[in-house]
Amino acid sequence: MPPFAAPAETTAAAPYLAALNPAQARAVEALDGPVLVLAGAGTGKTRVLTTRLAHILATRRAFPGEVLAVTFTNKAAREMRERLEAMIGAAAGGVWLGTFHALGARILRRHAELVGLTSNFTILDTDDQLRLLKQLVAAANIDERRWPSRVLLALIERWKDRGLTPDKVPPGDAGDWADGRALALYRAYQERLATVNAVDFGDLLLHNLTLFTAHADVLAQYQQRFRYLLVDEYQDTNVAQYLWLRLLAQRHRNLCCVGDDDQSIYSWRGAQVENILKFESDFPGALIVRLEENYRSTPDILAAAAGIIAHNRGRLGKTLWTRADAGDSDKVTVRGLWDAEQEARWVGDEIEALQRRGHKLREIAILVRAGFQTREFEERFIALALPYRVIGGPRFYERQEIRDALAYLRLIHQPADDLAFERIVNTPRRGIGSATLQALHQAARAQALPLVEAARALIAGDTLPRAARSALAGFVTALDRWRASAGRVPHTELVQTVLDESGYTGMLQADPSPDAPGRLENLKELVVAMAEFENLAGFLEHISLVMDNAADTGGDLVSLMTLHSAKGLEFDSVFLPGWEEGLFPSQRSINENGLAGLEEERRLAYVGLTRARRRAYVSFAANRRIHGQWQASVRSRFIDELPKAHIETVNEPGLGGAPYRAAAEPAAPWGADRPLVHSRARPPLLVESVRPPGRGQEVPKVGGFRVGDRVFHQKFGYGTVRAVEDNRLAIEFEHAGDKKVMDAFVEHA
DNA sequence: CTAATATTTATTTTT
DNA sequence: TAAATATTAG
Repeated sequence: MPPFAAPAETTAAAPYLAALNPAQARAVEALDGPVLVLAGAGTGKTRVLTTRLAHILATRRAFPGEVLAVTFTNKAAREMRERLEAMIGAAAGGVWLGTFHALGARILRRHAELVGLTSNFTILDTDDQLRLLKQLVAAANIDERRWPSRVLLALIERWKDRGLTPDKVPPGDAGDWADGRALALYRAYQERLATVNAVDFGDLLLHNLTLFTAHADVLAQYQQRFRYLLVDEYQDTNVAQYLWLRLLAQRHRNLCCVGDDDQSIYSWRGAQVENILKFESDFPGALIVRLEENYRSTPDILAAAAGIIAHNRGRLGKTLWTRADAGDSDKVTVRGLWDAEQEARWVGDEIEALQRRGHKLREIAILVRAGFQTREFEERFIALALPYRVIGGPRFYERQEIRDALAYLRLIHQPADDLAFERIVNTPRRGIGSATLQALHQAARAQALPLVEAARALIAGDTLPRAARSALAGFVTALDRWRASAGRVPHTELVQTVLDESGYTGMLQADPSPDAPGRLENLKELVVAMAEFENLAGFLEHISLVMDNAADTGGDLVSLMTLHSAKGLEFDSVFLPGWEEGLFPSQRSINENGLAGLEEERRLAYVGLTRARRRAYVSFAANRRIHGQWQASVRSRFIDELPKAHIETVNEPGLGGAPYRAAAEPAAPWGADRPLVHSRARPPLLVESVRPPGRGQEVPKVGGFRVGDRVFHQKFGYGTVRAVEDNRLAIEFEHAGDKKVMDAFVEHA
């Protein structure tokens, strides 16, 4: 029974409910039992989540501390907390609201001892994980070149995504990495993490699962506590997160998941769309609510997005509609350009035109498939003096100097943090090289000690050269001194002391490289950031779990980002460049995952289009330089999937682009009945001719060109055909070098 | 131990 | 092409 049963009238009279449409209201008011809210793009998902949360608390169905609300990003969590505070005030603070990882960490810190950790465990980032794995791979005598650690790391992460500890990995699942030794290394990796009292991101949930299954009393405590559970972006949950939720929701069964199967774009991170598809069978008696009224985009944009996504199979199916006036709607602009430079030029011109018509730059975004595409735009925008910002890319705390500073702090906070130790024993240089480090490792392993303790032992002994011994002694003494003062002085003061006394600041000051001053600036910024926290532990937690990319500075800038990082955002005008086969949909995605990969690319297209409120511009280039090589490109099949009635094609003559054709494939090649496995076996697009084309040699004449022909290309000038396949030619140009182009773009010289 | 040189390899990255 | 990484020479 809820603590305070509310009379039904309270529910009906609640003012916040009046602002909802019928479907939203149903999703908010269905408080008993499991609920799945299928929320299409722009249908007021966040409003439903926060209102439901407020409703639960306002009707006194639960205390704030009895509600668990999970998001994927810190940003989403922050937004939800702010909106909740606006609705119900300070009580919002008591709700268990956060990312899966933050909540997992919160629970894990409370019960760390039960899974063999202490509560001050370190949360490793990718860099640390990789360094650790590299050591293990080297120790196992595995050739790093043949079996890269990063591949192993990906394997381990996928196992963790599935909730699999080493002993749970099915025998057939070991994979062929280093002849099936991946599993043994996974085990070694976990052991190593335990000895250094560290966890990685995956562990935050994995250890929770272990904890819950091994300690029924702990599980029961949380099951009892969480009367209501809310989950955002349910389509992106992986198996581990699913299991975690299922365990926690078991007692009260008041689980409300919100998601959109059409926006699932993280399967490569272990997300299982299946979780949302099978919700009904997982939680029998679940209420399914569809949010289909779109408040964001114009009818043309919605129709274009719908036209594309309709090509996917296995959807739960939603039809977005809008009350917006169709007469006040611009069609989606589709434009073919000569190359990426022209594309950037065109986008720049359009943006300037929008700007002249009074549009704000912050309401304009360029969404690309891959990071490298931003370069062309940046160059153009710099030339135009058009203010822009690139969202994504390396984060503040991933910078070298920040990570170094953090390593010092981590080591002070948690002496067993060997990874932190290794990172900074010799930064700045204090004469502790790989030989000394090797000796340290050996001693540490022999006596099962952390590296710092091994260092103490070696300083006392006489196995090390005198110079190395005194260098180590100096370092360890300093470390002890800092640790001793950590309790007395405020943590902001501590960093200053550490950076100065360690010689780190001095090292940067003496560094003549142009980015040294910037690094010093960053360190100052770090100190400022630290001031907002009570203590070192809180700060370190924030850094590893919460610190996200540079926040919105509020300036009027065009946003440049990948389609992935655009999820959840919206803009008046959205540019979607690079819609070319191979790039978008990404060839790699199709090769590796066949039909499923293609469909995920299509969802990405859907996400991109639905970011736009009023205007969307799709473009593609006939030629693109990839890895320094010019490639002729074929316009994306997605362009042909856009419904003609809702697009306006404005092409320069001859740049309509070659349409995507499923060459040598039966009709409907990505159709309902066949996986795209054959695309893996498809021959390379171009076969280089083995020998130089000699006269009299029998060369098949394809598309009017043959090997040895002298040709002219508008951009590259004169050249000689070196290889022919279908309508593609490899040409050795006199000035532009070797290029691969389509026959349509060259003529006989 | 550092610096110069060779080699390799290229999506997406909420935490 | 260009950045990141590995190797080798000093």
